[in-house]
Amino acid sequence: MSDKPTTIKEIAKILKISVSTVSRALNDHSSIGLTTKMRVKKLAAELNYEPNQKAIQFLQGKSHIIGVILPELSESFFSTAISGIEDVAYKRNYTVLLAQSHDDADREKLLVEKMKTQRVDGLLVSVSKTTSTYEHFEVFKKLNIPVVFFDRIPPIKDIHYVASNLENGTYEAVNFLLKKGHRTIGMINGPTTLVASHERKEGYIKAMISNRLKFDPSLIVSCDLSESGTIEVMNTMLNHRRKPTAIVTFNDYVALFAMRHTRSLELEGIDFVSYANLPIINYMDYTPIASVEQFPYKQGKKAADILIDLINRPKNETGTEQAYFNVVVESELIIPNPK
Amino acid sequence: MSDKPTTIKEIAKILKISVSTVSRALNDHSSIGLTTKMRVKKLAAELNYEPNQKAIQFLQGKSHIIGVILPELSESFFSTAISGIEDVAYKRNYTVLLAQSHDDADREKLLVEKMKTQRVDGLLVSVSKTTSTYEHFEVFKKLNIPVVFFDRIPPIKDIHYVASNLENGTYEAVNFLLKKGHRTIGMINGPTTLVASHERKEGYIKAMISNRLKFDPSLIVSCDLSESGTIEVMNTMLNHRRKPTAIVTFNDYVALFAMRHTRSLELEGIDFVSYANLPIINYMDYTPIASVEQFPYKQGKKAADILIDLINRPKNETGTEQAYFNVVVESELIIPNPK
DNA sequence: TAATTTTGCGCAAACGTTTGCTCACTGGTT
DNA sequence: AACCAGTGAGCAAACGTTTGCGCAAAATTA
Repeated sequence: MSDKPTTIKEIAKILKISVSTVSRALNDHSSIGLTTKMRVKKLAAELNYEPNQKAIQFLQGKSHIIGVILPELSESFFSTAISGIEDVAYKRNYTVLLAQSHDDADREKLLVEKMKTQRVDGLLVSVSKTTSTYEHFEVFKKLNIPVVFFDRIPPIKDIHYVASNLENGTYEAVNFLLKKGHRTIGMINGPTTLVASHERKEGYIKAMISNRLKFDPSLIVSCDLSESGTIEVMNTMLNHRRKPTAIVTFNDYVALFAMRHTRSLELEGIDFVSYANLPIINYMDYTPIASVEQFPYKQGKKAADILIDLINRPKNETGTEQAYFNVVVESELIIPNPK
Repeated sequence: MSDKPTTIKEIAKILKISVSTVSRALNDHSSIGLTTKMRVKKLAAELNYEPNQKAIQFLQGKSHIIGVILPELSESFFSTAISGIEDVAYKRNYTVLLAQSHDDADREKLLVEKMKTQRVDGLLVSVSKTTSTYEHFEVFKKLNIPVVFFDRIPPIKDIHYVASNLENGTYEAVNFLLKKGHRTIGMINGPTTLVASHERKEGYIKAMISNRLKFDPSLIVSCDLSESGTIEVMNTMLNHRRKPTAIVTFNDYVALFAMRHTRSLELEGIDFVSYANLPIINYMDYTPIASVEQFPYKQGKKAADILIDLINRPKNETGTEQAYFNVVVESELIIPNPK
């Protein structure tokens, strides 16, 4: 017993009606009588009937699967984002095919291929750090399979994406420090090539301007984000003719390195503000006094929603005048309750 | 152009041969002449033909998808494990359908349902903390869909599982502390209901015995793993007539709480050993001096391998004499290089 | 009562691929 | 000349479901 799953055919045979009637009855089609519907549904329930998704997907040419390619699940940003993606997907009756590129461009390419052969209905991508060409995504455009990028956006035109804007979060952060009385605020920024670095800088400058303070470019330093790199720029900062009393760091790791360094120099009283990456920050003894939140869950959710909308949009008229979704999730300064 | 993907039919029509010949040619069937094969393959390549997986899956009743249900991807154990799963899956031409239970038994149940309707070929599960009934997995047994549990194993019989054995890792840990000269070693253990707690305790006892030391049960305390709970049992320990000079903690969080507490009491010189959960431990100022590693990547890999083996095993003779895979991955003490 | 509409259901095609059979050749052996 | 084995290829069924179309019976209208 309980060998092969029940099919619509068996139900039809037992009830001595046609398969089409059974199908329509189960789908509440209007042309089926109430009594027949009831009979069919009752038997279907008894037999634990479940439609064979593969057959349906095959018939309709839809897999109801969305592919997700992201760099690293062990980065909490992504593991949180995937929760948002997952939740949306499940709510809208899609399932998530997951793959990590591990920040390897070649692997990413391969995964994109896999996604294609699996015939996903749509693709969600956060590109790897090492990806420098983007043709492998073009294929999907040709196949009319929507692709939505999130967080790590490739520098090309005509794409859908969801990203966070760090400018206003940074603005808030610097403003917060200024309100606290700081007048000399340093910033350990990332590589200047990153959009994210640029946004941070802009936010910093805007905050200074709106407070009618003059902006000193030498207080913003670039860093490779490693521990040694951080220590190096920290030393530069500390030897600056205007020694900062507060520092905004590129991320929590940099903040950690920097704070550790100041403690090793037995310097006290520098306030740090960082960008939220690590949940573990809650368990630390020394933490930044505030943090710019990027809402990864929300970003994932939004991206998935857009993707599924795109999948289900009415067939566009032969490709002309495509609209591209470019959503920006605003970042926000989070100030923890002081213990 | 590039509208719908190429099908085998179109190739057949162009070449004026039958679909079956095309199919066989592409699959290198022996009954097709070499010249025909070449012609077919050439054209297929030109047309960017790719077999429609959905059709094949439907035909063969196989989805080549394995479902993975685990509690929390933000726990590094799981995000590492999934990498192992993923790698195996991709190597063996399966794809991974991911879902998180967020340690919610109801959600887990729902996800299991989803996996069933998606007709996954197999299921990999690490059960949620709150799961107390296990019938929802029984369905799969009936459907002959293999289920492999990993790390968090339900306390029921006749299941496949991969888990880590913490006993020997704990043994090594305690041994290590003894070699370092400690004679009074405390252990902050988890709830006694957990298998994992039991294994830790056993390892502890074995180490003591093999060093011809007598085991003092009062040095092992149970804890709910919260911060307040940890502080409480730490106080008990510190007031013990034999104050421990080293403590083995249930996990890194507990270690963190405990270490923070001792520092707040300005106690120095207690050595801590923990179990590896947090990569971030590398960034901390105060860390355990050693850690028991559970090899999540390896566990995930192993579990996925077993699952796929099960999926592809020859049809077992009407269910009799099923063998169950119970694989134990040994844990291991990792002693970081002193800085 | 006849003509028309509505209601309820069945027939059969279609989706893309695989595979068991069948069949027509070709070449070689009696 | 008759037979057989082997080779190469086609026919058609099958997988489970949806859906356009058609058709009969029942209900409504004239």
